[in-house]
Amino acid sequence: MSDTPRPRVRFAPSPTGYLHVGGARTALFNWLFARHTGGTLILRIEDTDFERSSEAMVEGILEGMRWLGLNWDEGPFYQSQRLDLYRATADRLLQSGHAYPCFCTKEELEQRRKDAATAGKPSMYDRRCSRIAPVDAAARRAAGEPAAIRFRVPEGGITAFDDAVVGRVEFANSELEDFVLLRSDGIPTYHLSVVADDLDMRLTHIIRGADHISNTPKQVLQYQALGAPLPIFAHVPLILGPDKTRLSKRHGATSVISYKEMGIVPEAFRNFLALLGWTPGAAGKDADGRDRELFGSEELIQLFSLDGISKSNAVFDNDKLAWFNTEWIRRYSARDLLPLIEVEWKTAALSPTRSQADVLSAIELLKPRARNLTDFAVAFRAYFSDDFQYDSAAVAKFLKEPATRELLVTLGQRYDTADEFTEASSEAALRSFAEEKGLKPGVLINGARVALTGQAVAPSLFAVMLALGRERVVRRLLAATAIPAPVEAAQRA
RNA sequence: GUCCCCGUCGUCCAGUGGCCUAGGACACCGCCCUUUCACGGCGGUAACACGGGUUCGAAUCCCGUCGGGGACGCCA
Repeated sequence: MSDTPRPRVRFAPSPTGYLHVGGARTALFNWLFARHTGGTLILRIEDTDFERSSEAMVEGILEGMRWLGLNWDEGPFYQSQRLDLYRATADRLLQSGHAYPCFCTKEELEQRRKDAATAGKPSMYDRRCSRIAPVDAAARRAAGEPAAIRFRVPEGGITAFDDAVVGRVEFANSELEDFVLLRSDGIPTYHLSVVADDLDMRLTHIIRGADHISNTPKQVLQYQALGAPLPIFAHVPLILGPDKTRLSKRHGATSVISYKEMGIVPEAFRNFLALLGWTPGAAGKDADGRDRELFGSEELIQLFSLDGISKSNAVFDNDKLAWFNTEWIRRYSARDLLPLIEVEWKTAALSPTRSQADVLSAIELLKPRARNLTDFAVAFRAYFSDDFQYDSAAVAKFLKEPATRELLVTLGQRYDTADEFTEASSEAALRSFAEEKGLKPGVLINGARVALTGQAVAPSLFAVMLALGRERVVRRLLAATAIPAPVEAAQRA
């Protein structure tokens, strides 16, 4: 009989830095949950810390979300523009006796904390202002004395909630301090603004990082004081670096956008992130019981559920990300890949002189071997430009012998005058030439590969020749004797 | 230090009392394919943190220890 309300969830970053990996995954999970359930995703910017928040950071976060393809339904709402709501909420708490003004100054509190630390005592607020008679407190405030508003935590008992990921979590109220709701300048703290907003925005599920678990009882207490039902909390385990500490700048790239810049394709990053701390369970296995793992956004949406979220923290594994990236690049059509590659070319100051059809077929050929998008501008440069470098190690391995180079020049001459130039004809020509000279074809094949592409690694040589075109092939083979000799270090390697 | 959470191969996960001589994926190592490198195919190394219980039976339940992480702000 109950028409269950459509879920309403939110992603609520604070704009004090770019969208980082952990935040991105929180956003992704909220998005997947909203899309799976037909619910609503709200974007809320938690910018009540004016010191550290900036509009540039907001733009950085939005850019990261757009890159990952995470769209939202309502917002962005800015907490800095909703101060009235928080003050009104604080007032309600004050009126009902669940909160009280505190006249202690920041300096006094800091000093007391310091003293407690040296004495080896817990540094909780001693609640001295909670004992001030309400009339006296009102008088002092009326006289203009600055005061913060603190929540009055019950003396005894426990505060608990049922988390969708970790289960029931309980805190003794004696462990909770009378936290500040409103600073003395009238700006709310996080504790107040989240609850006021989550309530006002009628959120049904709070999906966020596990680092918020210990904040949750403070929020639960406010829900109870305001007579509001609790949302469902789902605390997602944290993402760790290889050393198992919380992922941070120390571990290298933490901003989502830096992965874009490293040549990661968004599908790969999203797929990787989704599987970090979540599994689709049996639905993610194929008929043989193997993990499938390669999921597009539609499939992720279809498969996602809160109970697939694991309880333990997960280590960010760059190798696995790289694997997802190669797999997703292979799944792209050359046409869809082109715009992404063009970005790489632009940063590498490369502008292909070839026709678009040639470019597309070269991309098609190279795609299976690409680890990331930057490969198309660096390792694969010779396919798109005549201005490329010869890999020293490759030259050392296959073009060390002057005789080999001479043969390649002759081969180039033959291609130049051949009747036709197809994959089959170029192969036949090379093989018969090798036979004439009493050589293994491999010597010429390997040498030609380096002369043509500058690399030891490439697709099938004759496919490469076709992709390059006869004119280029001939020109590069004729120039084989001019290829710089390998440097010493490369020779040793 | 106090409180909270977590603890299966190097990593991500499967596993909810017998199907587990613990399964998959990534990584790694062999072999095959092969003109290189990938891809693909086949195979391999590798884990239930430890100690007590409960039970006919424990990776699975309980307790303790140890280990890791998180939170302890008029930051979010």
